[in-house]
Amino acid sequence: MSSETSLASPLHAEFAARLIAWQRQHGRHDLPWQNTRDPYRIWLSEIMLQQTQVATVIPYYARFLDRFPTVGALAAAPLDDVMALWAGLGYYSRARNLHRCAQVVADEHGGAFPASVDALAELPGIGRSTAAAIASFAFGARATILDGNVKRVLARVFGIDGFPGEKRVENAMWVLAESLVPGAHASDADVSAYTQGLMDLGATLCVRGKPDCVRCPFADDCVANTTGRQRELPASRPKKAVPTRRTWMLVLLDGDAVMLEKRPPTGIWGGLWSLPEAPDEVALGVRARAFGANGAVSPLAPLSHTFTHFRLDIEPRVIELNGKGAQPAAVALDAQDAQTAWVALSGIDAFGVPAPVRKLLDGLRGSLL
DNA sequence: AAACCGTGGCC
DNA sequence: TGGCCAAGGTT
Repeated sequence: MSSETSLASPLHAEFAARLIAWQRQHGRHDLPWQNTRDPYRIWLSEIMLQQTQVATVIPYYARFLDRFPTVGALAAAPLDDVMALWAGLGYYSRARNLHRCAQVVADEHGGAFPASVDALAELPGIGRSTAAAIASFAFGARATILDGNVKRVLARVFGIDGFPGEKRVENAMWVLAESLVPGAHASDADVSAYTQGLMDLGATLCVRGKPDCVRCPFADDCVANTTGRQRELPASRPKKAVPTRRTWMLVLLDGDAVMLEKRPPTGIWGGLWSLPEAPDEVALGVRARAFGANGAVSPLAPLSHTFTHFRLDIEPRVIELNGKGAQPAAVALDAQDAQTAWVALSGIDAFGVPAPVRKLLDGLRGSLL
């Protein structure tokens, strides 16, 4: 146990027990995905909660469970339906991996999620931390998560310098987190309370901006609290200049219908339905004529959308077809490989559309009423 | 190892 | 207003 000895501190031996006691008294106990050991529900919530806040996830989680009550139902659904239900949540590779994972569980695991961390982590969209969350909540496994909450708590309590997104720092945090998990005497309920406690402490008390150290069970031991370094820990992400991209979007209208185009499965907004795009005004005109549109082009107000790593300036251009143009070849909505579709403005909910495009079309619908 | 991948809330 | 980032994983 030399690796644990090297990490030993007065707090180490008590960390798990103190956290579990705190969680039982002050943690969250009524989130929609709690109070169940159903791996499907736990898995679904964990995937949705990746890089996404609780309040944002709640309505999506309810809609998914309602539409797909079991992993088999999700596996049997068309990917397009999953994408449509996911639209607005972001990070759409999660939705594609969610669908693939459901199919692997259904086809290769007899419809039951595997119980070990290692087997879970082999499934699409499930990494080391998410596997530990599922395994601890559903199966009582003594494994640690390492999400943003845990990184913040560990950096402060144990005084760990360096940006946690950096590999070297993250590896050190994994080692520390592993050394803190409850011992073999811990019950399944203890394990659940521990994992939940890590999240609850970071999300409700050891928050980024103004941590509530007075109520923290580790206040007396916390390096950040006892040295007044709450604002410095964890170290913030190194700043980088965000590049700007510009795109022209074609709003091709035929009565109350607009033409959508399916995006490639990878890249930004992968697999979603969006407006046809072109890299400049001229190219957009060429595309419009290819769709049979020869009418007047009217610009809409440009809009800007900021992603994590770049800014997108959108130049929308409207052309009214009024039934005079040729319809695009692929319009069958039930065709698996359809790349374009005419969609009533009132019916875009059935398609997975990027959030800013959705807003644009909602505004257009309002102005046409 | 670092870049890529969304969106909304917060201040 | 804009910078910052949230229950990360994949390539």
